[in-house]
Amino acid sequence: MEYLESLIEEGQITDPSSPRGKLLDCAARLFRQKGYERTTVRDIASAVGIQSGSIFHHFPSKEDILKAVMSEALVYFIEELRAAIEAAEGPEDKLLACIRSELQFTVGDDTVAVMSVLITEWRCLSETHQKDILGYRAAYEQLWADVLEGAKKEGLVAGDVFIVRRLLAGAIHWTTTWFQPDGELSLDDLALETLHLACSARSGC
Amino acid sequence: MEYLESLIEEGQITDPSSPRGKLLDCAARLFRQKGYERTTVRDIASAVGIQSGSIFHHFPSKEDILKAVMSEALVYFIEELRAAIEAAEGPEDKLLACIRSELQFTVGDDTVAVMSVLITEWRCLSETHQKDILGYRAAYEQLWADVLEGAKKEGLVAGDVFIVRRLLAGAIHWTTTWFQPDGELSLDDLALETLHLACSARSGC
Amino acid sequence: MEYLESLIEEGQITDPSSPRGKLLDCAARLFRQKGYERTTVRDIASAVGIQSGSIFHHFPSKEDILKAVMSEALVYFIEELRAAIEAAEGPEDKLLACIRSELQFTVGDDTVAVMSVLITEWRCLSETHQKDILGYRAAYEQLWADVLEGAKKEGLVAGDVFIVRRLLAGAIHWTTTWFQPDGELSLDDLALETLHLACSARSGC
Amino acid sequence: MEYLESLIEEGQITDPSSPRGKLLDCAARLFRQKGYERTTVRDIASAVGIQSGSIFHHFPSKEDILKAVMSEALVYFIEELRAAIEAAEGPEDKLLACIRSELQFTVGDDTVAVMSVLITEWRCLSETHQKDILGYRAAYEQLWADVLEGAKKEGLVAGDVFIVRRLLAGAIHWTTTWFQPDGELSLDDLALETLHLACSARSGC
DNA sequence: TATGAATGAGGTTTCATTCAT
DNA sequence: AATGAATGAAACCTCATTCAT
Repeated sequence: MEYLESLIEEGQITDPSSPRGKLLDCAARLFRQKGYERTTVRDIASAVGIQSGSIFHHFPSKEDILKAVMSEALVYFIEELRAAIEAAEGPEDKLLACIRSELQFTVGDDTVAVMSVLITEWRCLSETHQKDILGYRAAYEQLWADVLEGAKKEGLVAGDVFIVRRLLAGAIHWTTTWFQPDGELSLDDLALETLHLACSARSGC
Repeated sequence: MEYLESLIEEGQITDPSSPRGKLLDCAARLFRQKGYERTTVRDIASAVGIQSGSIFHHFPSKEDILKAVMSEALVYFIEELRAAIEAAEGPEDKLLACIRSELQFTVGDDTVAVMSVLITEWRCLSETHQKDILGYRAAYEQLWADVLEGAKKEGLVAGDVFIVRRLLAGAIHWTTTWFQPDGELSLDDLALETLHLACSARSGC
Repeated sequence: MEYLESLIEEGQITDPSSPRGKLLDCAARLFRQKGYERTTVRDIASAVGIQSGSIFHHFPSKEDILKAVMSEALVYFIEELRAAIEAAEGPEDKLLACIRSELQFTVGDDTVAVMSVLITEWRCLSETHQKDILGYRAAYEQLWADVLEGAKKEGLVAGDVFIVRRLLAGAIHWTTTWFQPDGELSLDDLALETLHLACSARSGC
Repeated sequence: MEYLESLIEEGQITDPSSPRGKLLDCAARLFRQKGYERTTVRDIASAVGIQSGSIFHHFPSKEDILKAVMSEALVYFIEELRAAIEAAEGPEDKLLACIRSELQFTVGDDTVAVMSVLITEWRCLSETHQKDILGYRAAYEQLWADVLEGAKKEGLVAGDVFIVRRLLAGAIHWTTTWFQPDGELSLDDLALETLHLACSARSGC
């Protein structure tokens, strides 16, 4: 995780132990729990333990908090995903790494809040802010695209990789609504199950 | 579609040409477009062409509009799904009917708005109202569960049908973010693609 | 009570069995129970068993209902008081008749509602309407004034009759908050008790 | 009046020079003048010289303003009445002190508004809030009850002290509708007049 | 006369944001 | 940086009143 520190140093990710970092953390949790609109600036302030007016020394507006939560999440996810792909060998392993990573983002304790916000609160961002974030999303998806392309060349997946990615994305994101991290099904099992889904399209029943 | 009229007569679904029906229709579209919280009562009223105060002759509160959108959607989806399952013959066909129906709800012109609201605005309902709707959700899922169970007995799907249903649900719901009804990929093709996903879990790569 | 019928015939009091009369009756009860402001036109309509719009075939506005409740109450009280005074013989008996009558208006089943409204909802009337009613109030008070004047001439009451009347009025009106018609203390006993109050001012302890 | 400051320090009464204190003061005056329901939050705000939204930094709701007006009035009245009773010597003097104090609350410039609100706007409080205030009312009445009991033992008042208190309360409260502090009748005279009323019940005419 | 959907002004309350301290 | 009182626009909702049927 050494890249995390370098991202912090570069200012792309806020140090979680800093006031701003704590604020982002609390905000993400509240956004996930109650939704962006139903979370008030006062809610966030009181979760952090400051007054509502003080929020605006850290962020120019409430929406900027949401934007920061999303962009920092994406920056982190991109690095994490890149590292996981690099660490894996061979197309199948790399695809499994992608699936496992995204599942981890989606249901893992540390990241579930921000991932959830990323998926569900997109509409709350003004169009301008959406465009600002879109670049990160594209970079993230490119990592997936390359891996899927590699898997297709090996014959692991059939059909349109764009569609396969979309179906997989939906299946994975939706786990946030039902997967129990401490249930019978482990995250690794779920990743394998999802890999099978990916590999079998078009292979027939 | 004769059951639609009987549902209207029973009062379970509002006649779309009635004032209340138009109101529900506009509200659903706006909820989908802007989200429930960002849609104001005035937005809805002006979309319908009435004054904001008049809304409250039809619904006691804004939240009740959301609730009605959801419950009427579910009532309709249940009947539609039941009919599609009955019309299909054999486990594979029945499963395809389920997938095709849910895809149709998710991206079809008439239903995309309410389906989307059902998926994304659940949290905006008070707990009391959530409980009121939960019964419908359970009935809908039972139809899927029976079909998946039948498919499993035939060896069409492997693994836990609960998990398969969840993965499929995610994949299907997510189509709302990317599927273009007038694009190259037809809805029937997408349904088949999704069926292959469902049938191949555990069958290995 | 033969004058009641003649008052109805003259149009000064509404026949209680007519739609308008029932409306006034229900309104008075609701005004007493919830206060004029908190009573909605719909409340009144539903108590009567009609639709809210129909109210306005009987009264031009909500405030006119209040005004009618008050003026009809006063017309009735004036006649009732006049009759009671006439029926009594001698200054003391006449004073007791006044006290007894006003107590009866204040706590009696038939009149408690309108009397209460008369006392507590005065401010809800526009100044114009207040002036319209003031004539009745003056006529009512004149009956008291004459009786008190007679009692003073006989030495029954001492001091300023204006003040005595005010103190008595307060004492009597306030019974609405505590007197239980079916309690140990009878209305006649209470009337006597109040008479003693009236007769003893200035007589020293 | 040293206890006033200690009540402020204890937080039971708001400092009248503080923003919250001014707000309570203005609200009480408006409630008396127009009634609670007819007084809008905007009215209060503009009387204080702030924006309507700012009200809600001081009170969670309009009803809480009314509640605060009432409870602070009662806290003050209780202390004032207790002090007046203590300062008086002998049963007759103590009873006169009670009467004089309550008259003072009812018509005195500083207290007329809150006393009036206490009497006339009770119904506007939700049941929950009514219960919260009831304890204060009971404490206040206990002071009266003790004094009246003492007066009865001395033979000063005859009959049921409960009834005597009620008749007196009515007579005193009602002065708000007619007594002119700068008229011919002084408050002390009125207090004596009222004392005679109290002492003579049952003593006959 | 009665209906009941519609009106629209106005009510209380919320809340992101500002700013003097 | 932090405070917290104040802002003021805008939200949901109420309700007396109107009017076509």
